Amino acid sequence: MNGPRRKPTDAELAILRVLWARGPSTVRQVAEIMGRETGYTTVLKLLQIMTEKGLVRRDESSRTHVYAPAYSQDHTERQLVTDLMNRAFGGSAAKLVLQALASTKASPEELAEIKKLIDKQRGGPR
Amino acid sequence: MNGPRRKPTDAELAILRVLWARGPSTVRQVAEIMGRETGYTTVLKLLQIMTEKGLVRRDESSRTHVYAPAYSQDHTERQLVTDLMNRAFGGSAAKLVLQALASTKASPEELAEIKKLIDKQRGGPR
DNA sequence: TATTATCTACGACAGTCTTCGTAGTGTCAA
DNA sequence: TTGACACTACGAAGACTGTCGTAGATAATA
Repeated sequence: MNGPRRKPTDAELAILRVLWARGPSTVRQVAEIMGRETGYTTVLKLLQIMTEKGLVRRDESSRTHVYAPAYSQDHTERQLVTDLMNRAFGGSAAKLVLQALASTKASPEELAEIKKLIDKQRGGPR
Repeated sequence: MNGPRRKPTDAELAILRVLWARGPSTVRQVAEIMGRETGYTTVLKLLQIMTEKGLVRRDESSRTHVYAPAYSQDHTERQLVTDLMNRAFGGSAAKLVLQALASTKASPEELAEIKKLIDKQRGGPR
C-alpha cells in the first residue's frame, strides 16, 4: 500500500497525464503528444528516472519499452491536493475548496455535482 | 497590478504564512516561529531572495529590517490553486474540488459554508 | 573603552530538475 | 550486406532550492 515517496514534479506530472489518458505508451507516443517543445530524449530520460522512482512501470518485453503509470490518477491527484492543502491552507480542505471556487467560475452542472457530493458526505458518516 | 512572476517555493510559502499571520516581521521573529529546524541565516537569505523576487517588501529604515508580504494571502492562495488546477486537473475547478472533498472529511460547518458559497456563485436560485 | 551580541551581505555547497548530445545497439529494406 | 533508421543508456550542463559559514558593520553592555 505504499505510495510514491515524493510527489511527481511538473514535468513528471505532464507525462503521467499523457499515460493516464492514453494508457500504456511508448516514449515516442508520449513525446508526440507532448508536442515539439519537449524533445524525444528528454521524455526518454524523464521516463527512465520515473521508473527508478517507481512512478511508472516499464514493460521491456519488446525492444521498444512500454510505460504505464504506477499509481492511479485519483491517488496522485489526491496526493497533490493534500500536499497543497497542508502547505498553503494549514490542512483545511474547506479553505482550499472555497479558494478554488472563488478563483474560477464553475459551470452550474459542476456546482450541482459538488453539492450532491457534499450532501452525500454529510449524510454518510454515522 | 502585476502579480509575482513565479509562484513561491515551499520554503518561501512557509515564510509567507508566518508573515501573513504575524504581520510585518523581522528575520528573528520569523526564524523563531519557524522553529529550530530552520537556521537564522537560512531565513535571512530566503527573505533576501524573496525581496529580489518581489514576494516581500523590506523596510530598511531601522538597522533591523522589517519584512512584509507583497501580495495578499488570498491572492497567493488563488495563484497556487489555479496552478495546481491547470497542472493536474486540466483547468477544471470542479474536479479539484471533488478531489479535495474526497480526500478529507470536512466538518459539517465547513460543508455548509461551501454550499452557501455555491448558491452565491450560482447567482441565487432562479 | 573593550568586549560581546546582533544584524546584514555574500559566497559556496549539495541536491534536484529539466534539457539535450552522443554513443552503442538492434532492425529493416534495398 | 550495407546503409538508413529507431531505440535505449548515459553523461553532463545549466538553472534553481535550501542550507549554512563567515566576514564586516553596528549596537549594547560591562
